[in-house]
Amino acid sequence: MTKQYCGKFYIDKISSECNARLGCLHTSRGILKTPVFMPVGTYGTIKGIPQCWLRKAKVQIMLSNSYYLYLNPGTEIIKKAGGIQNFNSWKKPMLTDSGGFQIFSLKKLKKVYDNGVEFKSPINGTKHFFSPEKSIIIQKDIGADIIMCLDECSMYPLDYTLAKHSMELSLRWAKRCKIEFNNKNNSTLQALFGIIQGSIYKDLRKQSAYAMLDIDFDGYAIGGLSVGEPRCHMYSAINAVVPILPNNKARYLMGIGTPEDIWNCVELGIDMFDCVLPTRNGRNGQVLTSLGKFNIKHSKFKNDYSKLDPNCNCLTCMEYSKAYLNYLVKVHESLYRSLLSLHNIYFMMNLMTTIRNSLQNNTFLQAKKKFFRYYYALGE
RNA sequence: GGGGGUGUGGCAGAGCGGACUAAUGCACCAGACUGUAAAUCUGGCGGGAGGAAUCCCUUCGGUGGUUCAAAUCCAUCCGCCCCCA
Repeated sequence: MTKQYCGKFYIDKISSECNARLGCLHTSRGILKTPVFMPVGTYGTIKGIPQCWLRKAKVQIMLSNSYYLYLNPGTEIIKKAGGIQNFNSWKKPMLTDSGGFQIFSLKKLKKVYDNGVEFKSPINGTKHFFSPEKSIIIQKDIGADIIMCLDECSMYPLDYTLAKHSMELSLRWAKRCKIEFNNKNNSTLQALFGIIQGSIYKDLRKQSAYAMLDIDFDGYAIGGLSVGEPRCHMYSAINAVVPILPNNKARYLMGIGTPEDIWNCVELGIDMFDCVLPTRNGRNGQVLTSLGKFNIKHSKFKNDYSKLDPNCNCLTCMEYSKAYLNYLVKVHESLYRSLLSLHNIYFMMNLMTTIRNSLQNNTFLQAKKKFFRYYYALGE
């Protein structure tokens, strides 16, 4: 892969029925087929799942977090190892988040200034200042293929004036990120994505999108959604932005989502997704299946020797029954957390394959309808 | 034979005259989780009625007392434990 292709997005097909698109995103470690789902490995590892399992699940790209990797083990260790993909032995494409989400999630452990954000480490309370430039330098050191601008992932609800200020702050930071990204030593083959903010306000979202386009990024993310707002606001924010975005750049909806959200947002024209849901919920016992979701800890599975999902061929489904997994939960054997996380990741990968195939065959809406006919079969 | 201790909800274990259907933990039953402070968190957990505040009935080994009031005090019976002989 030469630098000129890095971060480039090519459309294979645009749906005749909706805004959905089939495409591929070039990165220095491979080409991603989109729409793509990225499992989240905050600390450079998908919790409880070895990389070989992920490869088998046909995971295309792993997301990780620059703030946490910076705290531990620190960028020097990662650099010495030859970058994160060498360090964690993943070898395939990775994306790092900038630390912007921690402005949202760490609530009281942060202070936002015009110049950047001061975090208090949740590990030991030490203070760390992240300027936009520093976030980019850290992400360069970590060495993921796609890196993100530092943004302020805003709260919900947020009144219009505050949302405007927040969006403008993210915009100023985005400009500084781009400058730093283009700065010397830019020998790494990385792509930089800008993040569109503006809370639930369509005009702010549009302003943000236009301004991000002016800066010119390799791809455009939509951030600050699914932070507690009603779904209709999320969809309308996406709808406000998508028509503005160029066809030849990848669109990444950050932090989404559920199978429902993914179908709907692909339909609206999104190419990339990430979400902790399949792994976090898997660790908490929730299983995603083609016939709906359920929690394996319920005693009704005690005597159920069937597999989690009759339509799944993951390692978990090939080898273990619901009864056995329920038993592992009851005896607190942590293996179930790995097995369920793996299954849920398989489910998401299968979901994305189904979506891509349907786009290839021009049957997207039909496939979506069929998916939900079965997905709601358990009577959610 | 002598002396001492103990018995509390499915289990462990607080409480030792009124605020006790009885702390807490486990177990059990639900629910939540969307760029991971998450191997997490929240609720319920004697029975019945109600949407709910709430109301009725039944509970701290058994029985009988004392008291306005008893898981808590007394008597007695039953069970278990420890020490001495």
